[in-house]
Amino acid sequence: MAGRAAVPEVIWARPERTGRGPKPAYTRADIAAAAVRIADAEGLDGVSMRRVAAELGCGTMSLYNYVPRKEDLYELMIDAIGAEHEIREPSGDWRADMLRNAMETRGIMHRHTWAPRLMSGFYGFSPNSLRYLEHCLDCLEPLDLPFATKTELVALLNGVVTTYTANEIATAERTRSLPWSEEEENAVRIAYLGSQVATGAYPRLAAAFMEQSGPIDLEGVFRRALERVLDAFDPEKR
Amino acid sequence: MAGRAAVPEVIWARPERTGRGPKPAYTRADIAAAAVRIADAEGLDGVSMRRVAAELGCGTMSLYNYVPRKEDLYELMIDAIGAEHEIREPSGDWRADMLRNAMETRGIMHRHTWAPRLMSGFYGFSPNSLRYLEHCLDCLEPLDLPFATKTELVALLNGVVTTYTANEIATAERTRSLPWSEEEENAVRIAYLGSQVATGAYPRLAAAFMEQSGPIDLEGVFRRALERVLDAFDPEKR
DNA sequence: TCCTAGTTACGTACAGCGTACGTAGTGCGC
DNA sequence: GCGCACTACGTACGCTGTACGTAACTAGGA
Repeated sequence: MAGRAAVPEVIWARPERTGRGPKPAYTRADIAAAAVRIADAEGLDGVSMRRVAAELGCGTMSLYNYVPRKEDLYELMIDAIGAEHEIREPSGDWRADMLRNAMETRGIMHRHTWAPRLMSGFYGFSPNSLRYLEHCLDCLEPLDLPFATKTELVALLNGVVTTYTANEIATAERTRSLPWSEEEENAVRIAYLGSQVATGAYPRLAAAFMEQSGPIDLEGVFRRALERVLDAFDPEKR
Repeated sequence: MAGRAAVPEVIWARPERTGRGPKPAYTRADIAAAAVRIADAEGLDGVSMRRVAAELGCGTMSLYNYVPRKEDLYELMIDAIGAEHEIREPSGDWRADMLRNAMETRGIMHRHTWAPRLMSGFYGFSPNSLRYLEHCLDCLEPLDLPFATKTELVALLNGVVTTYTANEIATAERTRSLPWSEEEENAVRIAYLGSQVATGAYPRLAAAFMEQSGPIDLEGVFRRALERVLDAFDPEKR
């Protein structure tokens, strides 16, 4: 009985409510929704236990009855936005379906720009994550590969989506931030990069720098990356 | 003069020291090394401005002369471990070289397990990052593609390395953590996943679950992912 | 039916965080 | 040699996650 952590490792393993005692005033969904609302409006740093409790209208420490650690609150948030995935019947064209899934994930992250920060770094087993994974496997049914490989495809694709979308969001926020205008900001960056490149220490970087003209088409970069990853698993392309 | 942020957006654009006044007692390298030492020993959460200042042997607020924001301290740390990349003459085999680079990055992250948390989420322009990027472009010289595409290759590869290594580290730390043994921990997870799968809501997931036997070979998964990404850019494989 | 054990609710308190601000001392450039 | 830009750093503020203790409540077993 002693020396054991009282709290289960993962929140999804603990039941949402137990029989005894007063009825809980809130559901996990309530709490997740409140946290997501705050994060959307004020950024992830606005999400504190106190702030969420206030949003719900209860005392700070009451929240700990539902969410043993803040980390678990983050898990609830990820699960909550996972519900925004629209699961529809696979078309039979696995590439098209997976591309659609990826673009949808990107859309969700653009709606909740704090999401990549929470997503990158760990693998989720929340109900909606499992649901989404199941759906992906469904879409991949026409593809003749072992399940293990399909899972690897989904993982790789999700990783790329998260990484790239995180970069898009970071770029957008950098652009929108502070007193600088986009032109000035870019000018500062270019000036710095240019000054580095001009030292002659990075000849190939300099060449790449010269070659590029105009702003980068981030969505294009994203789509190309997706296509490449899909190519890598496509038997017809090998 | 008014209404402008006094601090440059990126720390690399501000010179390390200016002529006037007393000589700074520490270099950026000193500070970065101290922070890295703490993070290696006590984890990233151990890295606070106070703690780093103490490690250096100066007052907390003195640190702010060198590092305007904590975020910049993180940048210094990333740059510092970037120095561990061993830049060697390209062999002429771009695939082998890039594979080596990727494995080396993975090694660095395994030595500094806090690194993925800092790396995922933004694009660095630190001196050592530029040096590494230049080196990658050097390795890719034999590959007949425009620079823009090569840069995309490097970015995609780096993203995959970070994502996968982060997952490896998270898995390892989960295993090593708390009073549970690895067997118990896995048992708990499997039991939870199994219980979900047993609901019948995830038939394909269940099939994937059944198909797999024994522990996952994470390094194998990683290497296969790398090969696939490289394939996707290899003209001879298309 | 009542009792009690397991819950919920939540106020207080603590240690720690990033950092704004003010002051004192130092040494280069004019 | 003067002044100013810089370094150094103590104090203080508002914030964080959360341990702990107490009071109210209710479902299950006797």
